[in-house]
Amino acid sequence: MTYLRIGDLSKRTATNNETLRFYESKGLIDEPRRSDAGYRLYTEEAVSRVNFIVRAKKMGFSLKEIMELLSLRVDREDRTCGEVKELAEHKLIDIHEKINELMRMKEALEQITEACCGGEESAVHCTILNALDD
Amino acid sequence: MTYLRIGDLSKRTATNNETLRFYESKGLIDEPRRSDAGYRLYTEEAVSRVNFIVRAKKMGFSLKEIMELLSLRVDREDRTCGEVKELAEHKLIDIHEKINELMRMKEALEQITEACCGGEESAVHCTILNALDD
DNA sequence: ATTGACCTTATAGTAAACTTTAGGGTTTTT
DNA sequence: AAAAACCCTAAAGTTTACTATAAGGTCAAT
Repeated sequence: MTYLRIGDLSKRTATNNETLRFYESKGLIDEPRRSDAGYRLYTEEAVSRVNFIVRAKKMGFSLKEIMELLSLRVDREDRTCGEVKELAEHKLIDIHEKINELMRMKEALEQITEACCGGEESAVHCTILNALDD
Repeated sequence: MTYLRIGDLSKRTATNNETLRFYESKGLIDEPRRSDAGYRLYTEEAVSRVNFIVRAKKMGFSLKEIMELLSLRVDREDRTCGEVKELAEHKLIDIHEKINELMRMKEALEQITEACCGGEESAVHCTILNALDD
């Protein structure tokens, strides 16, 4: 019987033990079973759950939003396909908005950095600074 | 002699008085001169400084990063264009990564909401859920 | 002259997302 | 068997970026 202790899980998910316990306390990851000594024993499922959280965070979702995404997974049996679809569609709108906002940021920054010499000369005429100046 | 009081400045910069005092306390804006009664008296320069901060924030820079940008701006002559560009390019890389991840998630969710029944049956077999598992 | 809109400081509060500390027990390695 | 590495809980502390509160002082208009 192979299991993961909290340190194994954190190593495999670019997190740390404290963060994992914190996520557990917030309900983002299920309470795992325990060893006789009270150590948390995780399965491979926990690895993909935590990696899901880590990925979603990188995309700019808050832990609250990640909870919603996770609830799509968690109560499968209690929800109808329609409910799940509705939630997913809401999330799609969120994602769209985030992408659009980031695209705007990206384009603004790209235009400006392209125009910038980027060289060794003094920044007196730097277009980035000028752009931010107005 | 025309001057701006804090309320005038906040109205012209989409901020508020408390935020301006907060930025001052953090060193993001200079301490302005004061009236006899102790009121802050700003010049037009403050307007552009605050607008610089507001714009940089919209581009996703943290206040700490904005401090860096401001210091680059302040001693333009001693800084190279390259330094400024490097900061902006780091931000661009961040933004790129975020967009890519969001696109992947968007595509997964889109494909799947299309394939999803959306009906009354239980969501156990719903493909959205399976897709989020990765 | 008094109301109301505006300004002041200092201090405390908020929310999110951790991180650290204190004071233990357990497992593994030497 | 002792040291090193790992785990536990509860509670307090941290960071970011504000926002609010208390207890005033000032200024313009009626």
